[in-house]
Amino acid sequence: MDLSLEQTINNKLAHCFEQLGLDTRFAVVKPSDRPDLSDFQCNGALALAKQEHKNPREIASQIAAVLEQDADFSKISVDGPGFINLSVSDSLISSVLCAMAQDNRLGCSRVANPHKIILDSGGPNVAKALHVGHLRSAVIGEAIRRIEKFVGNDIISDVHFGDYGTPMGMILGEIIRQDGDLSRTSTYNIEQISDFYKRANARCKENEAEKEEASRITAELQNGNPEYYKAWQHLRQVSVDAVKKNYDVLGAHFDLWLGESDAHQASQEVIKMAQEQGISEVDDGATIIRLEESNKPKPPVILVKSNGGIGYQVTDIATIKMRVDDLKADEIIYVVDKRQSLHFEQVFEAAAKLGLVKHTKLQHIGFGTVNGSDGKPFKTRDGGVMNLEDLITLSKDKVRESMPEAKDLEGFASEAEAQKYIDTLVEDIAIAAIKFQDLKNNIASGYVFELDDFAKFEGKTGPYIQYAIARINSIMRKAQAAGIQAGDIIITNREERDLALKLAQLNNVVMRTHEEKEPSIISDYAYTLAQTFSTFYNASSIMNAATPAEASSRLRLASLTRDVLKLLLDLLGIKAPEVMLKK
RNA sequence: GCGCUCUUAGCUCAGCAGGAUAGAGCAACAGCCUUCUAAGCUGUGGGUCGGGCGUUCGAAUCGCCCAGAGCGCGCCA
Repeated sequence: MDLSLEQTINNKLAHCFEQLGLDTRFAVVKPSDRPDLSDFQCNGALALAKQEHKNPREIASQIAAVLEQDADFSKISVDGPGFINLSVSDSLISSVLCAMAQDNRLGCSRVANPHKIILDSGGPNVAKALHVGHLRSAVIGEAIRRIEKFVGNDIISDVHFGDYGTPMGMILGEIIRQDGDLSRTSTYNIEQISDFYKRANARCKENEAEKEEASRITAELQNGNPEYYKAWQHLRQVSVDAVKKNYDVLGAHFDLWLGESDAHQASQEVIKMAQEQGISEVDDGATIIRLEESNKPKPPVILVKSNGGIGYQVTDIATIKMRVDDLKADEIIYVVDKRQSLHFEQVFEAAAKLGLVKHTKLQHIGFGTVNGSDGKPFKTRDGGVMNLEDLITLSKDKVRESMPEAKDLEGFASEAEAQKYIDTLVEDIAIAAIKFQDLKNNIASGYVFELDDFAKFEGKTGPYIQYAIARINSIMRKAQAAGIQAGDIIITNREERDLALKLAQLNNVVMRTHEEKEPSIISDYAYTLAQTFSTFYNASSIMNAATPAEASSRLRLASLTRDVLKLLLDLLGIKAPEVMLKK
């Protein structure tokens, strides 16, 4: 038997459509828009009627008549213009949930043909601390990585470090200006390097000559100047170490720590390929590939700048080549700011022109910017970008306000240990708040980041879901102490039934999230499931149930809810603490 | 100028392979802790789905036009 309720019904429907000689493409149900009328609805008769120029109600009635014979449906009706409303029997729901509870994947399916996917979702830069702009790619990327892995794909994440562009020349130039040479570079730590970059950035904005100098140094670095290269290696290493720490706190994992510089050799090959294939040309001293013959006018891809340096477009093309040739990628997914969409269109088109991606699917998942309440990209009060660490500290401070003091905590060997416990909890909750705040939004739309909202963790938030899990954990501890075991599910009231039906949606939700690469589908479901549980929790006591069988059944529902919520949070990269402490 | 995206409740957003009464959260208001963690639950109010025309039995959803907003457009990444 199929573990998904919706799929089970679809199969029954398809069988019925076949029997009636109807197009089975329309044999699909969805959770009903009218829960007062049914559990599921099928709009297939309406679509069929349009296609076949027949009366929709007549077709719907035919289908309903056949389905009537199936005892798994408790109620079937044809309503309105031709909706088929279906309610399922409690025993069907119960058997689906029991099967879920016994399955170590909670009834979730895997993809039929696993792909090798390379995920490009980092994009941090040398000398720059991670700021809120890096939050989305890290958080969304991590969720996609976990989801794709869960459905059975082989996914490898690459941070794609920004380590070979003009900022490198800017920093080196600034160090030379201040120190006279690069001899002291290897002594600098991340703060110092970051300061050099900030100063360099400011100066290059004002001073055209220094900007050109930076560009020249970059080109020399790329072309093998040993002095520059040695200094650069240090800058890169220190930056990687710093950024790794930031990603660790966020729980973002990268399998590969490659960067633009690692594509240097391949970039030369790509440039050569383009020249040999005759698709590049020299224009204004730069080597370019024109894309203008395509349906939409696009600027050309610049392979080699007029000063001999290579741009990030050729680097990205070369990276594609490496990922296809060396890593055997079937699919490459870029989780990058949507403002880069033209760039990716150019790069993808150029890669296709070069014949690099005959069997590889390239996809840019562009996300919207994190904005302030003015609708513009988020800035701090003094106008700078807010760095990630400050944001996390802010969120932690708010969480800490609702936490008890370490000295008031019982059951710990020492106050220091209690403090450590609280600190971990605070971090898990604070990070959950930040990540969920991001993941609850559609990827493509930007969102307004309300600092004030950090004062609260109510409503559609990560902590709300964590709280639901913590409550279930608490019930389960109590039930165990009282000797209550989870048993078969028997439905005795509305709240139990709603929760059961909600739980049965899991597989569909996960598969849809995978197909659409849209983690907010999971966030939304996790939230409504937690909400449905809370309603159930208030209405149906487990410890004080009317009968032992009822208590067992409710405990099963609660424990399954916990497992599903934990899985969902895990797929989003959010931790689920065992308890939620309160003052 | 060209291109892309967007406009849904006071605010922030879902919904958009057309379908039955457009949904959440926040904010507002009214209730619920001697019973499984009140970071919770229940209820109320609040919407000409930017405007217009069209396709359709049926449009927030599809097409066209208009208005407004944002973003991007060869040597930054």
